[in-house]
Amino acid sequence: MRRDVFQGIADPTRRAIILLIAMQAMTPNAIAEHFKTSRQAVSKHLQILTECKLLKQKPEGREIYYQLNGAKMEEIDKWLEQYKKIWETRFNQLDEVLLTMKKNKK
Amino acid sequence: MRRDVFQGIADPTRRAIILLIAMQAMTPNAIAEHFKTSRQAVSKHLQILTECKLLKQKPEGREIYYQLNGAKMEEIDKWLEQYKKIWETRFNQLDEVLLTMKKNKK
DNA sequence: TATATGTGCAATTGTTCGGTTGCGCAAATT
DNA sequence: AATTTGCGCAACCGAACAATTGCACATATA
Repeated sequence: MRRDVFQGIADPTRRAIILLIAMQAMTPNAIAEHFKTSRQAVSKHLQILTECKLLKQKPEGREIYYQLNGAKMEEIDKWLEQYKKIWETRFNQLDEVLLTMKKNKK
Repeated sequence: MRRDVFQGIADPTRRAIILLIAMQAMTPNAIAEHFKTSRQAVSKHLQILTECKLLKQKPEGREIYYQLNGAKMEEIDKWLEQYKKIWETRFNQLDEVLLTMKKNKK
């Protein structure tokens, strides 16, 4: 079962959960109140997000607080960095050049 | 059918395709050569990436060059910005405070 | 015109996903 | 001790996904 960060943020409900938790750690029931789906469905999303390390569990007696793992979010940022560098060095212009070369070769 | 940027980058093969194309616009066949899967499978990924606007098609006679759409990549970056702001303002510390308050309330 | 090439599209198949319902268990409350 | 509350887990279902195979079509080339 693939369980990486990108699959974690692929679902809109999960992104909404991340947004909620980013602002304040919450328990599954508290989170579920914000959605129309069942508590168990939310719980499944929490499980997935925890598996891909985007969330951390903080047990507090009988309750479990879920907290955002900022470090894992940075992983996405790092991935994006690659492309930022490529855009900034204007590789798009190189594309145009290559296409033109191809066109003229005919 | 959900077809947003986040689902676009959810698949590892598609991320690899994005990386290839980011450096140089390529045709489906050229792209397919880099993978062990069939040309049609790659073509499907290209279709998905095009639908969610991450790629742009540049028809060149009989061939079709696929090009990365940097603007759409920035959409992911914008999404990340939200959380960066939250981390930088150290909301995590606030979490700790809230948890401590909860703990002491008992 | 006949043929090869580059590509998209349709049908099929096995797998994963997101959701629901129901159950079980441990921690709190009475 | 009995009950309530907060959660996770398992089974199940329909939809979406990823990949394969086969075909159709348009553009080059001979």
